[in-house]
Amino acid sequence: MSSSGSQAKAETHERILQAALACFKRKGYNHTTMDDIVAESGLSKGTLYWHFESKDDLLTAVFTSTFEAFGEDAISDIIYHETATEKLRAMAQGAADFSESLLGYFSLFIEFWISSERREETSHIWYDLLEQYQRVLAAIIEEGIQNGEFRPVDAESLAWAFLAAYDGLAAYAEFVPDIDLQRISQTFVDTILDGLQSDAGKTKP
Amino acid sequence: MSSSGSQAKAETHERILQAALACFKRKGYNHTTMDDIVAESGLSKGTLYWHFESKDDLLTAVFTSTFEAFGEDAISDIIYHETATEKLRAMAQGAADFSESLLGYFSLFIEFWISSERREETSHIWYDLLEQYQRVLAAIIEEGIQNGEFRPVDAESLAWAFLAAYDGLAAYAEFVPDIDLQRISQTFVDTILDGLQSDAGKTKP
Amino acid sequence: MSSSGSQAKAETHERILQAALACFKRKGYNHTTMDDIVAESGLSKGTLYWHFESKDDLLTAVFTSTFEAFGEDAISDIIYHETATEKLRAMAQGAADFSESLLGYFSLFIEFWISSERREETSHIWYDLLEQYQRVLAAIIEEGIQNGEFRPVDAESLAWAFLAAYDGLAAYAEFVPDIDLQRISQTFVDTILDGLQSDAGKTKP
Amino acid sequence: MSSSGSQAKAETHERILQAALACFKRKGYNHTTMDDIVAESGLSKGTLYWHFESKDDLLTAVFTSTFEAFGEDAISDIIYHETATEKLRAMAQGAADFSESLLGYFSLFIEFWISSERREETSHIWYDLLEQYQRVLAAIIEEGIQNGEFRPVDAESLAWAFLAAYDGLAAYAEFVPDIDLQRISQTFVDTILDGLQSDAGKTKP
DNA sequence: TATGAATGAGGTTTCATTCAT
DNA sequence: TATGAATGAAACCTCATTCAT
Repeated sequence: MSSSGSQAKAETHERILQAALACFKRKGYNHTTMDDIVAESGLSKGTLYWHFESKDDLLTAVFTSTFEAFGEDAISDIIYHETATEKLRAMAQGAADFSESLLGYFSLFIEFWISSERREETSHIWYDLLEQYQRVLAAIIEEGIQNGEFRPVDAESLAWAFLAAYDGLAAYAEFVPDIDLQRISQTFVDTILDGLQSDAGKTKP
Repeated sequence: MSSSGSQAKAETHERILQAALACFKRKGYNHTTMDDIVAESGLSKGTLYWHFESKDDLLTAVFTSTFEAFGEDAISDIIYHETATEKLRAMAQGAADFSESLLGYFSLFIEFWISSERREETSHIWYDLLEQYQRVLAAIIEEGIQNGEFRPVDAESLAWAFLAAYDGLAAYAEFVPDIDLQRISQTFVDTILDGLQSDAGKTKP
Repeated sequence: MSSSGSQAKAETHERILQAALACFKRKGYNHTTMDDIVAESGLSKGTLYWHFESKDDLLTAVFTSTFEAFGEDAISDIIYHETATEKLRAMAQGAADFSESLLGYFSLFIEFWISSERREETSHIWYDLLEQYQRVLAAIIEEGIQNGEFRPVDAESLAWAFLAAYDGLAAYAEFVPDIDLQRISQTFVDTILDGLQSDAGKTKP
Repeated sequence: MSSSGSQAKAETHERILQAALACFKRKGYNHTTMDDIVAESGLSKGTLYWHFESKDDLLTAVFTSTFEAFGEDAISDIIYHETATEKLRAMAQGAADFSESLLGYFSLFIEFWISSERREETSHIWYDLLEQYQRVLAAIIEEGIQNGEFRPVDAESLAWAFLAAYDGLAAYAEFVPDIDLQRISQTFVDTILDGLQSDAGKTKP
């Protein structure tokens, strides 16, 4: 007898999140007022505060739920590939897709980080996420080095740079018109792979 | 109230800018109040508004004056190098230094872009700046291809990815502890150059 | 949902009253929210409103039920005493005990009077109660004067002052640490009785 | 050049206090809103918060400034009297006048105590004030005992009861119509003095 | 130029009460 | 009877901006 009740609650919860996300995307976090979300959701202000403790809490929930929807199985496909080269390509494709899908959300995420009253905490969330990807990437490169696919490099460092490129591109997409992420990604990963596969260790000064 | 009036004015101006910068870096733009800046500067509220029209105006001024200090002759050194390889390395070094010096200012710049009531306008400033660098980079790569230093690649795309990596790293530096930008940059540019110099055109699928 | 429905109802009723009393004593009426009472009682908000019309109604009910428990037979013992002196002592003892038992409830009663939307009405309840005691006291003093135990005084006035002292002490008990009401009462009633029994009518200016 | 400015500030300060007091007396503390005080004072809400940190702070200031106006030289006159009897009479007169002048403020003071978020702190203010008076009273009685005016009693206890009577009467005055504080005080102090001066120590059981 | 008191629109949050289930 | 999600008026407070001195 309570199932329909708690389902209704979950629906309202979701409705608020979506209304908030819509407002945040439209006006940014700081310029969105609780009244905006009230108007967008068609609910009452009391209901917002029944479901979320504060505006900051709502922001965090929007961020978390939105972010969870992204890049969930970005990594999961990788296991299906055999060579490190193929795995790296798969990662690149995943990252490119991710960056592309981020369009419109990027500034929201940045603002989330900047505006949150728990900036440190938010930094941690991001760092944890980043580090996870960075470790997978570094492991792939390491694997390639081990099995002779790649020449020896500082896998850790290259992994950071690799990831950074995709996040940078996601940002650029917000204000560079007609940027072609897929093509850029293609060129980028080709060049990196060529570099890794070259037998020239003599490039360094 | 005497001879050096305009000099005193300039000093006050500067004092306000520095106080505002300190506050913005500490608390972000939105969380900084005019009273914070009053307290930080030791001046009065009226004086702030005598020198700057509004809080947004002050942000713009802080942004502009701070930004001017950055990356002034990042590009200028390049002409002293002869080969495209050396030029690319110089660009990488300049970008790494720039990203490193951005530490602490990065979120402010982002917030400037996000919070500004003239978001479109700001986007343009950034786009222009970015494009300028991107064109220089693409030209260098193009030059390398022309004179046989590099194998043929999509120079435009690679230039974007290259720049994006450094901006991404500048962001990471804000919340990844102990990240070594110089080392990462070194590994990155080495790998890219190896890739560009390799005679393998067979990597592409 | 069965036979003892009305008993269960009475139990819930009582449970709410006790939870409300606990909250009121802890935080005062105004600072107590219905949610506090919900938490304290372990019941639901709807149930509270099923049993009581409003927060004010609940306060009235708490006040009434609590007040009924106090000073029920404070006066009733008096008839067992023969002399006015003994009767006055008995009244003093009753008043002292009452004041002592009031500890912790005093501010609640005051707040009930102050916060009630029916302040006038509440004033009457209290006035009636007070006057009742005052009349009994005055009658005792009058009786003492009649039968020669006491010298002539303004019985009405003395009765007011006498009662006032005990109410004042009840208040003091709330914020004067280690006040000994019994001892104070003893000294007080002794002095008053000495004054009443003295044959000196020459003290007045 | 700043004297007129700071004088104007003090005037505004005072104006707010008086407006707040008027509102509090009319509606009680809890039912008074900042908007009420805005309307009553003719000032703006910002000005209220420029002068006082919070509603609670304003309440405290109103309380303090109002209380200071009361009973300032209630004690000071005492030194002009020679005998303990005369001093006690003077105290009684001062207390009666004080209680009388408290009419209309009493419930406000009580509400201040009850509603304050710093109830403990407020208790201290009152306790300190009370204890001060109690000590003076006890000293007078002690003095009377020493010089033979009074018979030996527990001066401490009697002082508490004496004070309590006047505070109780101040409360009664709020809801007992036509109570004659001066007359009651007269009868009360006469009886107490008679009791103190009587040579009968045999009253105790 | 400089000051700081004054302004008030607008923001977040609270909480007594209602009502569908 | 009981539940707890939903309501919304109303409260407190903030803060960019103005202006008399």
